[in-house]
Amino acid sequence: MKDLKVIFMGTPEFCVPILRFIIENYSCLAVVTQPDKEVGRKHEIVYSPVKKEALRHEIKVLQPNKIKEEYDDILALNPDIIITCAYGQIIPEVILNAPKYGCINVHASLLPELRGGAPIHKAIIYGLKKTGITIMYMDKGMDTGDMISKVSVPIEDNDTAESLHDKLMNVSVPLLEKTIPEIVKGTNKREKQDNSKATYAYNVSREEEHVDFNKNSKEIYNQIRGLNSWPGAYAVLEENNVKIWSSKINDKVYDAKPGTIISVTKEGIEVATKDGSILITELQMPGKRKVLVREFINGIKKEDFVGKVFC
RNA sequence: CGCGGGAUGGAGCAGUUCGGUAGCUCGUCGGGCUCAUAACCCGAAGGUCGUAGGUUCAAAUCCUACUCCCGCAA
Repeated sequence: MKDLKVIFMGTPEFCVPILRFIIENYSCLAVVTQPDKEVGRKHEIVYSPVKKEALRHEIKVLQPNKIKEEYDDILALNPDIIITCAYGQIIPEVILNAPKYGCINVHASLLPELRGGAPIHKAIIYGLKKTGITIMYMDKGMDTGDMISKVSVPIEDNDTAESLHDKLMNVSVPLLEKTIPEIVKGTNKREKQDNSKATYAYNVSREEEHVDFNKNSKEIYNQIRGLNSWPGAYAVLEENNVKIWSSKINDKVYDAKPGTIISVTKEGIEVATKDGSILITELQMPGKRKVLVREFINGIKKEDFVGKVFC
């Protein structure tokens, strides 16, 4: 197994453990990751987590701007298998067809559900009770290839995108550890996806980060925890974008316009929704850092906030 | 050189316009009340006001440079 020649393609933190596993157990020829991006206010150049990990192990790093056009270096390495996970670009068929064991992808959902770039966030936002990891052969479509193996993970009511991210990350390596030898031996399963059951999890848009209090409490609660700890849900209060990081569903129902602040206590900021109310327990004002409401109320006049309306 | 906000006891903030005794809400510690308490009452400790210079009799406050944090936009 140690001589299996692998190229790994991935970008975010989520797939770093997979890269680490490949480096430790196989012959990692190279890592392909997204180009360095200028990030933040100062245009600092930030390496992707995968690139950092690869550099730490002195693995060759390739960063094509458009892998659709710049694939010769990858083919020249003549890998036995290409393993991808959250790479971020569509991989051309000329690459998919090159390795003898093919190109496999580790996707963070139970396909054919949640095809796309944000399966972890959307699993929570949509209120699913379980999700998982699917290892699949890649084809030219987006997460449409034949499935090889899966592992299911339950979603708890208090899971956030972050906690679920970590849970899925932790089960992805054991699944890969089991699946790769099967692929090499040729004993793996190969199951077609039922396209009629496909759902999609496109990247989170700015609009999807905005909390609409005209929705039900449960939907809002799922949205807030599904966007924690990145990128965060927000609502507008007097032209300020207020990030809402954590909330609780409140049983009380008020006769108030959705979005209206009912009360402000150390328990949280009670806000009316379509079918009841929720309690905001952690928030962030623009220019400030994330704070628990319990801390936030020490520096404000509570009565100034009651009656104001989030929109 | 993309736009903007911020840094003040352990936490969240006010004070900066117009220089002149370090303030609020919490937390912590001690004491009290209470069957009891996360509630209430009394008291205490805790801050070179982000850093470095400058102006001034006097700087949290005015001037200059820098560091770090954050929202938006990419």
